[in-house]
Amino acid sequence: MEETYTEKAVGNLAELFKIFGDATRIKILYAMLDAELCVNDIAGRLQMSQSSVSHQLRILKTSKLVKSRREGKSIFYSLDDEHVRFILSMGMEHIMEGEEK
Amino acid sequence: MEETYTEKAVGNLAELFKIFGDATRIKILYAMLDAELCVNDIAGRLQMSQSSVSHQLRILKTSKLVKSRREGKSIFYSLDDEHVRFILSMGMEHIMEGEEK
DNA sequence: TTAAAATATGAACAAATAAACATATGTTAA
DNA sequence: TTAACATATGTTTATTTGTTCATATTTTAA
Repeated sequence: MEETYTEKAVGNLAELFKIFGDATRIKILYAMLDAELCVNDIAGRLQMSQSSVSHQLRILKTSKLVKSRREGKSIFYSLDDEHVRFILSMGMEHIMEGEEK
Repeated sequence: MEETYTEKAVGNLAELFKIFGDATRIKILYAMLDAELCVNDIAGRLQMSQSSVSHQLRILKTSKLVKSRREGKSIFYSLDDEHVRFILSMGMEHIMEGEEK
């Protein structure tokens, strides 16, 4: 019973959470909670440059937090699976609980 | 319906996930999943320096992921609440799901 | 109170990374 | 094919951060 995980799994897990550990990406994810959005939509809403948003979307997509779909000139992004929602809400609950104390 | 969150909440949430975004801290948290541990225990198990573990434990404690209890010369650390377990397991599920594809 | 054990803290350094800027790629319509 | 729109990709820079080393606290036992 040395370890219940592999070195690789721990590394991947840390990498995953690192993705959530940036306010810009959290905002992007929140924006997509109930709507599919294209890059320009996001850049407009969050007052960010197109380049910056695109860079972050690539990171989000690589780690499977977000998926994309092309429609003409635009590419629509949305949350990839339900884990993303759960992780976000668990995190938010933890934050809020801390506020009360 | 501009935003469903405050700037501050997003910042706090990102800070929280940033804590999970480090392999060393993940290992420390995993080690405490089913046992209260003191600094030296952790340092020994994870082959880390005492100083490094202590620094990380302070970070974990500050963000309320871990709590401590003194017993003589030792200080025992354990997970602070259930959210920590949920967040870890959701993350792990996401990782595992990605493996299958 | 002095020594030893356990833990914490401060400073310095190297590695990781987000944003900005410039440019490239891909898609549609004329 | 060409122009214009939408998105992606390099590169550089400034900031953040984990570890190490040295040192400081705190607690217990002699």
